[in-house]
Amino acid sequence: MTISEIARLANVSIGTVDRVLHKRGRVAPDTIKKVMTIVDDYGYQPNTFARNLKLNKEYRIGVLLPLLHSEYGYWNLIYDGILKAAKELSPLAVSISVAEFDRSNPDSLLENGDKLMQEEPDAILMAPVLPDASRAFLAKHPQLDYAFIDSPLPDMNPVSSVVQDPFRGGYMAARMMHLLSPQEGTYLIIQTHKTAFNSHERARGFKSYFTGRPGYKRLELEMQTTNGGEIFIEQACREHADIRGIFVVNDAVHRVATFVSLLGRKSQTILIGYDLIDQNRKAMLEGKVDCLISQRPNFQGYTAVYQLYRKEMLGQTPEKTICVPIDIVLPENLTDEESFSTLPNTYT
Amino acid sequence: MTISEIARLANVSIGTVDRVLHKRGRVAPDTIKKVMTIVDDYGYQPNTFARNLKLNKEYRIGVLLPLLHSEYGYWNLIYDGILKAAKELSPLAVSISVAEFDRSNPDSLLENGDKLMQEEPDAILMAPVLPDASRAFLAKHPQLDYAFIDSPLPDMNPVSSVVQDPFRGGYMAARMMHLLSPQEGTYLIIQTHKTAFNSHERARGFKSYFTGRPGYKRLELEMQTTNGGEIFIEQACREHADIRGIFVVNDAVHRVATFVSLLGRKSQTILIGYDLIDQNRKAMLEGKVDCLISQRPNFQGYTAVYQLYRKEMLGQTPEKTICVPIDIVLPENLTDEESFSTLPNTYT
DNA sequence: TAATAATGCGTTATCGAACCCCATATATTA
DNA sequence: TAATATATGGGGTTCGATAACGCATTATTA
Repeated sequence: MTISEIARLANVSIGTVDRVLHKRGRVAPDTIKKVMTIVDDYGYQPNTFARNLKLNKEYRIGVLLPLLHSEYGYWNLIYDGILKAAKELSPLAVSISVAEFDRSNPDSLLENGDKLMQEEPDAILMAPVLPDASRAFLAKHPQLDYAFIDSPLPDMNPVSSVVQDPFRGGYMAARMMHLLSPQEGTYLIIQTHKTAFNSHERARGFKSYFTGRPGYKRLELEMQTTNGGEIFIEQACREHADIRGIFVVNDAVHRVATFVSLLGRKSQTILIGYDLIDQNRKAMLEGKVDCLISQRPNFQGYTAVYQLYRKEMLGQTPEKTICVPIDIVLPENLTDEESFSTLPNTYT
Repeated sequence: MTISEIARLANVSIGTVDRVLHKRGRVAPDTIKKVMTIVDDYGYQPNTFARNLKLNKEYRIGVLLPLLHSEYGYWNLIYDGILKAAKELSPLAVSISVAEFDRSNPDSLLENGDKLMQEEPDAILMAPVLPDASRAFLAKHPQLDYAFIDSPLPDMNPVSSVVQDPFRGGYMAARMMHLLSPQEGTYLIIQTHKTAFNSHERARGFKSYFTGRPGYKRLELEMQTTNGGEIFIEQACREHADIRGIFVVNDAVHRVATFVSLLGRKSQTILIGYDLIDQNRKAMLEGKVDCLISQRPNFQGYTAVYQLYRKEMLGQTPEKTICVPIDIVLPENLTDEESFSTLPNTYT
């Protein structure tokens, strides 16, 4: 079904059909009805190739993420996925512009968001780790489509949110902790961004697993990037001889792991953390980390880009929420690379 | 960079540029060189929209899979992923044709493959579970692009293979078995297609984990679809009082699980199997299955379709091998739906 | 009533690539 | 030398959607 076929069937010109389809007015009500009937009956879908050829427009996605080169490699994994999608979609006139912000400074989000808007993006892909600033930024551009990754932002209307249930992730981590170190004792929970939704929920999920198991105690600890959080860990280990495991709610687990190994307490301590960043991969291979929960960060970035593209370029309506499965990574299923790249050819 | 820009820069007509690009001859050697220099310098890429609009051709992918409505729901999950990709890509002129074959009958693959070829597909997406017949089929159509899912086919040259390492999967299953049931004893390994590459390798991986752990014994059992494999399980349970766990190398684990529960032996037996088909999901929720390994079947089908599309329509070079991570599914991270199950609701 | 505005609908150029036809220019042969 | 063959390149059309433009016809206002 093409516009000219519709025009022929309706005994009007293609210009009229076009005016009906785009609601540009100047068409008699009867003619509109006649055309729309045919459109509906035949299920007309505009030809994507013709449409985009004529419009001849780049679709630019503005990406707004926390500092990529911070010590939290997680954001780089997300960025990898975004880049991969952008590369695949570049022949389809999709491009990205990137801006970073300092997640410890809400003003930074607004400033860099404004800078990003100067590139005139058609949509925004962002991680709403700073809820208020994120809302404020989006409120300034009410017509803009946007998608969220990493965490949701309630009461907003994104094209799509690609997220993982953090409570469930923490609960899963606790289950693995229990499996890997069944003996009763104390578990240490370490956070770095205590106010962050994901961190908080993961810790809550972890604790929730052990509710009703009185033999297992939990001890919470906050560790800043800047301070020597190591001191507190050492202190906790001294004061609690029965520490069986440490759960770090984000990708910083390798730092804790290295320190625990240094203290010589690795053999009696199970370490569980988040995300397959290189340092965590390495720490796991060295036996310093026992289990990682992955939230498939590259998948998140990759998928969010595709969802925005499908909405805009193909006119499809993406799933409002894409819930990323909670991946359990143990040394036995730790592969060299994530599914986004080629693996050594073991099949010959 | 467009054809006409190249033409302008080279002081020739667009017709000449076109003849150079398509090597259709009738161009002076000097002109060819002049044009190609510009093409290379500016990195000319043909406009996908213009190209496909003009060619106005459907890209049809022929899908050749084992019977979808057999009791092995795994193939349906793969098919779901293929369908999802096909729906997303339908506005980009991609379509699929499906044929099924009986994996117990190699001739059936050839017959249904021939039937599929009558639809004149531009590429084939198949599961080479019958290596010889698959080779024979592909040999009949030497010019055809193809991709493999489920398992690889050595010495072939597919556009892409989307597979999981079955040895490693079996090894992982053993590790989980060991974690969930640490006590020494006997483990039962149940296969249904003993000759199948994946089955065999998974069993081998499982056994390999326990090599060097003399306290753990393995007992292998073959169970056909047709016979009452249950008899053998019952017999094995009678003869071996120390059976701690059962590993089923494919999605049939729910059958075994149901039977073990019926025998009243579930509480002392850990059950591990493959894939998130509905019955297994249900069995896990009911506590009849303890752990599942997922090979992300919908991802496999989905990705393979996209790889073929990217090669043909976008001229991209896909990864030769895409290795699917080994997913561990426990009741705690069993979600209601896979991330691939929800479809855009606009598609008609 | 004349001037002007509003309405309805058809025509046409455009996007970039593909491909065919035809007009020259040059080479070859009778 | 003239006729014919061949090499080379120019130009036009097509794919389908979009939107500007133009031309009637009718409605509204001065």
